[in-house]
Amino acid sequence: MQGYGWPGNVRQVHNVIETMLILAPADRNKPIDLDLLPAEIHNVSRSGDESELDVLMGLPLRGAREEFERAYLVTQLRKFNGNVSRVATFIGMERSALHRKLKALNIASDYQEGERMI
Amino acid sequence: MQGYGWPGNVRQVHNVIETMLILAPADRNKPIDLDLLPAEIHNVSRSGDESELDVLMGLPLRGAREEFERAYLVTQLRKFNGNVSRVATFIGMERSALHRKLKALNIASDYQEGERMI
DNA sequence: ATTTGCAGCTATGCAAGTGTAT
DNA sequence: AATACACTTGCATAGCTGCAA
Repeated sequence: MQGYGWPGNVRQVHNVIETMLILAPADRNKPIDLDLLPAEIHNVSRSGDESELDVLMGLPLRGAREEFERAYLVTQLRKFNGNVSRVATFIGMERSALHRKLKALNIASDYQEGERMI
Repeated sequence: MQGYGWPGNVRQVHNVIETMLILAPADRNKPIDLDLLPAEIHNVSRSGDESELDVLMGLPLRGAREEFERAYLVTQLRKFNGNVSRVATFIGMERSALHRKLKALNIASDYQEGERMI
């Protein structure tokens, strides 16, 4: 379990452990079967180069969604040289709503060409 | 403009055209400057192999989000051999809510190993 | 596994601002 | 002055999700 990243979601840890406690043998001296762990957490053998999408697949839904939106919006901002209005038009969203979202995701609105992504 | 996919979002088309109409020269005989088009739509030169993420970047927010979630959930279902409960646990979501979501996204819950994604 | 009703939270559109720069 | 854009905020409503059954 230490090999897994547990990407910032307490609830996930809680759920997994709870499940294991329920499925674990009553005898507290017996070891807990590794198969009780979800496959993803179990198989953390390949620690090499994952594609960006693959990384997101390892996150809980909320986090994955958020990271995707962040990447998406940063990309759009770059594409339109930081012009929020044009981004809003292109992605089909209200300008004000977009501002709110950028703030919530902590994305600097003046994302220009040279910036790094994620 | 015909070179662009206009991925299923009427609002986007509407907004872009509206913007062009506003920015276009008053003289209806003059051609409309291509630069009035958002960069993404303008530059559809590279019609080669885009990564999956890149494709999503060309969609309006709603569609991109939806496609991402679809890919995400299908991946999770494959990982857990179609076991909805385990997926729910891993992604930190209520089982019932996940069922609703799968239905809404039209994802068969019995996604197994061999299935194709997107 | 799968649905459904319901209550609460979140996201978003719309409207109406303020501020800055050209 | 006028325009364009950035940014904010209040409000109503639509959508999502947890919980219970």
